Amino acid sequence: MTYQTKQKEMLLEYLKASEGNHLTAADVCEYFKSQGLPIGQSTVYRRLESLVSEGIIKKYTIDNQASACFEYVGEHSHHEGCCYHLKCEKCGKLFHLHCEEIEALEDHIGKEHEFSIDPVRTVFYGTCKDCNKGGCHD
Amino acid sequence: MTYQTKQKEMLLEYLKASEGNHLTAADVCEYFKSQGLPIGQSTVYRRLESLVSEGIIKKYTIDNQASACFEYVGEHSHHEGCCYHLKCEKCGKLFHLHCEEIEALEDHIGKEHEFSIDPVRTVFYGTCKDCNKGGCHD
DNA sequence: TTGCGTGCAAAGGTTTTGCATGGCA
DNA sequence: TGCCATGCAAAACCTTTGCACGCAA
Repeated sequence: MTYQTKQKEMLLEYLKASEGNHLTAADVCEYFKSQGLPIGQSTVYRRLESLVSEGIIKKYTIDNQASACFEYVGEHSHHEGCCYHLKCEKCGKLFHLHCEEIEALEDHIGKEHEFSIDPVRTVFYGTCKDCNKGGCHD
Repeated sequence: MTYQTKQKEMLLEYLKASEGNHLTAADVCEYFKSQGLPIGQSTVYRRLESLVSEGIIKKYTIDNQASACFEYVGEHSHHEGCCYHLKCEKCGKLFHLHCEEIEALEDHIGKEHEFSIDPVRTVFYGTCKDCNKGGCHD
């Protein structure tokens, strides 16, 4: 049995509105505090953790980042090929990547190399468009 | 200017000997302590961090694991034609991947998404053949 | 009313930092 | 002899846990 509470509702709404961004637990806490509707940090962690296990949000860690990031991925998980990340080594920006080609590669590696890729954990490192132009110094 | 110290040397030697395994800072500390040649933990962290920035070892985090893992990836720096890595999150094994499909993807991402992938730094995380069979428990 | 959810505070674990000392060049 | 590297301890962080109270059903 689970109860519907105001905190659960607010949290999910915020995460949904932030789709496409990655948030840390601290970000979430700060947001609600700034709204004058603080949610206890233990509640935030507990709720986040259960949403992860329900598959509604994803949890991941990026190198050089101390705390975990969470990201809304939807309440009805579409097909698995969700979202990969591209991380720029120069400016540190994180980009999202959805494309058929990568799903094809995922499939190829699964079949030919017998390795199941975990899209959530996999990050492509490299240099983004702006930094390739030499103009980015973040 | 940097000095060559016994700690640096021992640490690098140990990491190199552990190629293919993932080690936490705590693992490293324990190892040297068990050898009767303890290295202070702050030194371990500092040294590990600088090796990461030199590209000699790689740092990453596995889901559900509190502490970061480090892994030797070689002192051979960036040279073309090198391969991508597949890292099993369950058993920790590291696999090498050479294939046309991934080069095609690299090309695609470069052209269509304007992002230059760095093959050396990019690691695909997932589950290997053996662990997919359910027989692997680290 | 029942018992899950919440919030606070404290605990637990990992990583970083300050500072005096050690040791390489 | 300079000065970087080290080690210890403490601080800083992030996350989890214990417990009493609040609140949905």
